[in-house]
Amino acid sequence: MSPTIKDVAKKASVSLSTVSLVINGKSNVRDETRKKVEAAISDLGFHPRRAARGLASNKTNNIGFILTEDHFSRAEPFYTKIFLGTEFEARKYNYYILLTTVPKKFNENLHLPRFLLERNVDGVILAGKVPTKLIDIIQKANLPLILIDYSTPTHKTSKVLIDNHQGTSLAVEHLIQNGHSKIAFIGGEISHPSICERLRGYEETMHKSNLSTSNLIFCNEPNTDVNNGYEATCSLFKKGSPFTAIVASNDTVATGAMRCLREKNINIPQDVSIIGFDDIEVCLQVEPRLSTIKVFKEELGAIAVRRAIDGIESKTLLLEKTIIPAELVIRESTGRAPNS
Amino acid sequence: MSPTIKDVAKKASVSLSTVSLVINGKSNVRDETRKKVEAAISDLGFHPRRAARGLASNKTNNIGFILTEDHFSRAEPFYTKIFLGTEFEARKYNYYILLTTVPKKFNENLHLPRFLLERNVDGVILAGKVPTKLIDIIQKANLPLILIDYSTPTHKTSKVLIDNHQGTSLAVEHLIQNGHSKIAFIGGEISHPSICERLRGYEETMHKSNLSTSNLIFCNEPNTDVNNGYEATCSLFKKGSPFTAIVASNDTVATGAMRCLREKNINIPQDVSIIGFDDIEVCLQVEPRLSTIKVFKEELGAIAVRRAIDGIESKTLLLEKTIIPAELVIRESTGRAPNS
DNA sequence: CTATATTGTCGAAACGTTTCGATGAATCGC
DNA sequence: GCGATTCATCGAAACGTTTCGACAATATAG
Repeated sequence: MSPTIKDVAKKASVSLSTVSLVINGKSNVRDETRKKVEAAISDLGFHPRRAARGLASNKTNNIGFILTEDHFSRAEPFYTKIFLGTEFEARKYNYYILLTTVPKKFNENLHLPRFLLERNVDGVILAGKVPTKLIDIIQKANLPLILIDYSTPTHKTSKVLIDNHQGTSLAVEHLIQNGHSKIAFIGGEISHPSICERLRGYEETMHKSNLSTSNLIFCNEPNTDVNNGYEATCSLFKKGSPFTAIVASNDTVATGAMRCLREKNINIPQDVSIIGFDDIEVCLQVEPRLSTIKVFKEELGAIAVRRAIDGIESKTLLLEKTIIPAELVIRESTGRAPNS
Repeated sequence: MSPTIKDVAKKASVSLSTVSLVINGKSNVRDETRKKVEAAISDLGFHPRRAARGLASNKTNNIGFILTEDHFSRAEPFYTKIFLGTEFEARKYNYYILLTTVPKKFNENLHLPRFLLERNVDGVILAGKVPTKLIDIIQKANLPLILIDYSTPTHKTSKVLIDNHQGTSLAVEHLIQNGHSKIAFIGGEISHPSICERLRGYEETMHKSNLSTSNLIFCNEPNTDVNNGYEATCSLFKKGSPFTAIVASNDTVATGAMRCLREKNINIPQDVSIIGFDDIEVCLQVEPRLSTIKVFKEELGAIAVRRAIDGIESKTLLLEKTIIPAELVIRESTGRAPNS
């Protein structure tokens, strides 16, 4: 068996408690004693056992990360990146992330994440739209809770948000500067607060410049994916006003739109400019490369982890709202409006 | 505080041990007693604490998942999918996956995953090319170990592999059936066993059909990504033989190749057919949609988890080698050879 | 030079389970 | 109907830490 704190104590001729004090960097240990203990620890190659620590200190050093199944199971690179951000940040602080998903139609008796039941996390991060019932339960359990890219009017929680509104503003302004005035907005489920804000950012910026949006918005789609982008663009052609540019509710939607444009032999960006949102890998892989609004996905995750750890270690649940600005990335899919 | 096993015992008027026996579904509990205990458990909403269980039973119900930083940090959708596969499968069996990465240049004193030091996993899964020193250490710790998409001649371990050889065979045969005979292979670092096998599958199938591969192989790239695909294809044009089809070492490489072809105004698939490997999302997002060899990524992860759990629960380390066949997926990027 | 505060160390209890060996009750074979 | 098995339950020890209160030794104040 691997050495225990007892072996260390014996080897350093001190008591168990003293070894524990050294391990945990507590004060009130004479320098000489500390050195002696540290020597014994490294001699024996001792590492405290997580399970034992957990039991004694009532701390797991795990953070739970929950999203809904549909956000993760079809490998949305968006949430995957956020998860990676949490993973890397957590490691710096000696935490692990326990990932799990819950169904959209959440039943608290069937679907409660096991790590909550087993008290196997010190705090929880929720990403994307998530059942409100779940939020209630976590708050009732008195666990520090951070929301990423979601917020509800009825719950007081810390949250880390994308500046969606500013994001589509940037997109629209970029297009206006390039001489566009007939700019459409497509794709996405409006019930997701983020998509909704993206639409609002588009609308407000258009109106601020006295541009009409009528028959240029096609977005109440069931999802926010490549097919919805394709369909919404088809509708735009069938039922919409003429346009020279498209703001897509995210990058995947934008690739769907590009497919539709290509089928109609419309050149990007000569005939129609298109801009996405999120900045996932695919932007670089399509032709032409997609201009977009960059979301700092790993950052979102990393900040959420830091907030969670703050909450865990301070024991006072402070409510912070962090808004991460988005950034315009100009590539090849946006250009001057035709005849301008 | 939440109820403990003690509260349950009191409520059901039995001893602690009996409750434990019921929880763990051990035999030798009278049906009547079992019912009584179960009632008490659900009345109180009792759930055993992971940390306490872990300490007493020396079992964590965690499985460690390790890959090298470069495989994960630039969010390769390939490994992400494998990870997801492990995640979902693990959940079915009441395990969690603890994910971590190690640098390519691995130093056992600096980079040893924390979950190994803290004995916080019952088994380990390694994915992709991984430092052999790490394999040694895990085996010495006597932990069940499963390799995914990697194997070394010097280590005896269980592994779950892709049939890379058969994969590129399928690709080449598909092209030959379409009248191609000048078929190139591009991109990828040969030092990765999987890439190497893909090359070998290509070569053997070409030779079996008496087709030459000379000046048609451009693949000793430093990495296996979009730029390497671009560069390799440029080289193919500059220094290679004429060709009408390309087998890329993976999908990302294929998108790089497509970019190069497009720059030269070469039509896909009319002038040149191209086929990738892996079947990641991007295949559906590029234009034309990419034909590829599909790898069952989630399956790889899921099988590795089952193997790991087998190893954990049987305590006898059986060595199994599972090879998952790949599958041809024909989309729009491959077609008849010109003038055939 | 006391009385008091501070510092460094320690022993023991606690955390919430599992598991082993013991025990008494019920069943079996003959 | 009696010893030998098997069954159901239990008490107690064990897992490896943290933490609390006690205590002696030392520093500080008056």
